[in-house]
Parts: sequence; C-alpha cells; structure tokens
Amino acid sequence: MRDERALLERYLRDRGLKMTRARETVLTAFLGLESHVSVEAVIEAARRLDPGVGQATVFRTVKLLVDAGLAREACHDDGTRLFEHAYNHAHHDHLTCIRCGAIVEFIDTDIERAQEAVYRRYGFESSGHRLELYGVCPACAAEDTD
Amino acid sequence: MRDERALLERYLRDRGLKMTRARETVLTAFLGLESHVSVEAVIEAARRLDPGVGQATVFRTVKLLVDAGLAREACHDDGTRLFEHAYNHAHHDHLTCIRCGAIVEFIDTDIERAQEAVYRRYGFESSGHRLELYGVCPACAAEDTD
DNA sequence: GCTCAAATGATAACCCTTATCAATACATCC
DNA sequence: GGATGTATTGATAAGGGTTATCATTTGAGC
Ligand SMILES: [Zn+2]
Ligand SMILES: [Zn+2]
Ligand SMILES: [Zn+2]
Ligand SMILES: [Zn+2]
Repeated sequence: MRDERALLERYLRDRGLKMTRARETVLTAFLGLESHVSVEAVIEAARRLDPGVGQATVFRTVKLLVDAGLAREACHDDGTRLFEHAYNHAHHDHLTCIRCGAIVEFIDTDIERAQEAVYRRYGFESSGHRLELYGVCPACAAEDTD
Repeated sequence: MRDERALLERYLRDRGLKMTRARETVLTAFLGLESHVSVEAVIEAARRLDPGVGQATVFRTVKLLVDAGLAREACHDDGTRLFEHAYNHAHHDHLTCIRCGAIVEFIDTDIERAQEAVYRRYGFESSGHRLELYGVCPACAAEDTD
C-alpha cells in the first residue's frame, strides 16, 4: 500500500500529472478489493470511501493504474473488462469455472515454454498472451452427481 | 455449402424453427467470407446479396449459426466479437500481430497436452479454452529495422 | 389456400466506455 | 501564505456494439 502509492505518485510526477484526492480514493478502493474486479465494482468501493467520486474519474484512474503498472487487464469475455492487481503479482493464466465463476490462477512452465516455441516457429516477436481455461470446478461437479 | 445448409436446416427443424430466406442469405454471406469476421462484416456481405436484410436479423442468425455448430466465436479483444467457420474447421488457437492484425492459426500438441495436465491438477472438468498469442509478425518487424 | 406460430426489420433501449466542458483542485513560484 | 496556470473533476452527452420491442410479414403443416 505504501509502495503502491509511492509508485503511483512517481508515475504521475514523472509526466507532469497530479496526485489528487480522487486518485487516492480509487487507488485505495482498488487495492482493497480482491482480484478480477470490474470497473463498476471499483466505483462502488470508491464511493464507500467518498460518495462524491464520479464514474468517469474511476474509469480514467483505472486506466492510469494499468499504465503505472499497478493494475492489469484480466479476462473479459462478456463485454465487461476485469482488472486485477499487478504490483507484486507475477504473470499467470486463469482457470475459470463456467458454473460458479470461481477463478484459479496458475502458471505452467510447460505451457509457457511451448508458447515460446510457437513464437519462434512463426517468426513472431512475443508481446504477451492471454490463456483462459474453462471448465467445471470440483465443487460444482459434485453437485451434478447429487 | 451443401452440407452446411443441410446442417442448419436440420438444426432448425429439430426445434421447430423455420428456414427462411433471410437465414439463407446470412448463411451464404458468412460462408463466403474468410474467417475471423465481425457481425458488421457479415451484415455488409449479406446486404450485397439482399439489401433488405435487417441488422438485427444478422445478429440473431449468427448466434443461431454458433448454436448449430457452423460458426464459433473467436478472439474478441476490443469489444467487438469475431466469428469464424466451425464446420470442418478443427480446434486451433491464434497468433495475432498487434501491428497489422494478421492472424496465424496454429495447433500445438504440447500446449494442448499441458493444458490437460492443468485441468487434472486442479480437478476441473475441461470445457474448452481460449488461447491468444500476441506479437509482431516478421513483416512488421522488418519495417521496424528500416 | 388457410392458419398460426415463428421470423422479420425498423426502432428504441441497453450496457459499458469515452468525449465534452465549465467548474474546481492541485503544484509551483513568488 | 497567496496568486497563477494547468491538470483534474464530475455531470452529462455521445459513442459503439448488441439486444429488446413490436407491428407486420413469412413460412410450414394441414
Ligand atoms: Zn464452480
Ligand atoms: Zn488473475
Ligand atoms: Zn504484422
Ligand atoms: Zn481461427
């Protein structure tokens, strides 16, 4: 939290932008939420801290957080974008339950390595990837057999 | 084309729906396009065949094609959904150039196998996945060095 | 042909996101 | 501390893609 705030302040200062109360509110709200949140969830959380914050400001600030390296866009499959913490939160992929929405974060070195091989095979320079595995989690599968 | 039409007719008949001129137009338009097309592209193609077709109908029909197994939703990263042919078009993943938008379709058995291992590791039942690799294609990379 | 439910197309509504803009808040420099 | 000038804010409107509404038309089966 200290670190994140310092990181944002530095990011802003470096490009002549200002650290404002609204931005502080949005940062605090975002950091207080669990990962994979919509902007709407951030808006609600921010307004619990300060009811007057405008939604346009939250959209703008979340974009700032992404640029500053504090947030990262995660899976967005239904038209709504989701964001997760990016600071001290290494790259990972997602395994999502199509029933209950549970999300498992995982990193698999075999997959990562094989992806690198695909880049080489086609002569592409890598600039990131998005991998979402969909399935039914153990809990939901157990309900099926009841 | 014969097969696809028969497939759609059967799908419709099986659930009391009707094969209409508009649906035939949309099917023909979609099949005549190369893969990874937006609904808007299908609308344009359909209206070249029959200017009177409504856009709502195209949206509805594309959804039907997906349900019937003739189309599949592909990558949609900017808010616009893309669709590709699904009949006689096996599963594959995508390698996309972030400069020119070129798309390479690939299938990598190592990746597929490693994904199965992830499902087993977390006890999930697999129901499909989406893998998009992003990078810079050889042509665009060559431009950079000019 | 007749009948009735399904389908159409024009339009409005919807959701998420971005642009506009006058009013305000911030950092810097006296 | 106070003035200055730009960045930021929040309310609102606009935007793009998609879906809902609904009177009218079309299709399949009898
Ligand atoms: Zn579940
Ligand atoms: Zn995550
Ligand atoms: Zn390229
Ligand atoms: Zn494809």
